[in-house]
Amino acid sequence: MKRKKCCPIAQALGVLGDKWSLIVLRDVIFGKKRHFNDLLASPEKISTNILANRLKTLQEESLLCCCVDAENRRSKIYTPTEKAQDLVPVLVELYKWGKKYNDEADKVDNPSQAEPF
Amino acid sequence: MKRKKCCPIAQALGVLGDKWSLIVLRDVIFGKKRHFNDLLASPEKISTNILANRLKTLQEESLLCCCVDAENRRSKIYTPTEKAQDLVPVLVELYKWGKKYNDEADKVDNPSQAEPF
DNA sequence: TAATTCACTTGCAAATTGCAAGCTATCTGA
DNA sequence: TCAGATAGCTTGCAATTTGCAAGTGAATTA
Repeated sequence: MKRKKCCPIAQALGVLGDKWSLIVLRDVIFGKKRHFNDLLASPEKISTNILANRLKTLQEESLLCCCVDAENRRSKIYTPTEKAQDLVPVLVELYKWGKKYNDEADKVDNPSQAEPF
Repeated sequence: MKRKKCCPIAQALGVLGDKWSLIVLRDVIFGKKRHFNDLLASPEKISTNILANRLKTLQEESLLCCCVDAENRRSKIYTPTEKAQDLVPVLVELYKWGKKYNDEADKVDNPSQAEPF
């Protein structure tokens, strides 16, 4: 995927268009997770090598910054940049869409959970 | 990536979290492209096997529907469903984010294009 | 009826993903 | 002080996905 001189949507997807980047950002932004092991513990079960790789590329893309925890020097703290915070509207719209259409799927699979008329 | 009983963002990314799905939807929704060859012609250069695969999965996910062109029976017409149209806010937010941060990158790479001051 | 077009399909190499195990530096408890 | 435990990775390898090029078959046009 080319990053330059193309549609902004394609540019955005060049950074975010994979299974894991937005999951990691969701956890850092909304879940306020700051440590490698916190991020590993998400229900989506990212594996360690993939997480390490995403943390690296998200830093290269200036979406996360990383510093050593002053109180525990073996621990690193990952924090979202402003560029990452600016993805909140994207995540919110994805959330709304996912909720709308998965709730519908749940109703089909389990009609007892459907709203009564 | 599990699809059930997880965060709506993860559910959405289970369908859309790859390099190409949202590009195809962008072209169908905003570009009003309706034919295989129209979609192939996008500047991102999707290859034929990947496009065929995405069209198949997007139909399975009820994001596109497909019918034979009555006026040219070798041609198929792909149209976005309401579920796909509901992704417009996601695409708009991705567009805004991509534009904001790629324009900044352009300024760094080519300062002559930067806004004065 | 021969060439062209449309929407794919196939083959194969390269890249990415996912799982399990291991590794290194730091820290904690006895 | 020193044997675990812990945090954050790295490595190896198999499986899946991607990407390129070439080919296919039905419908259409010249």
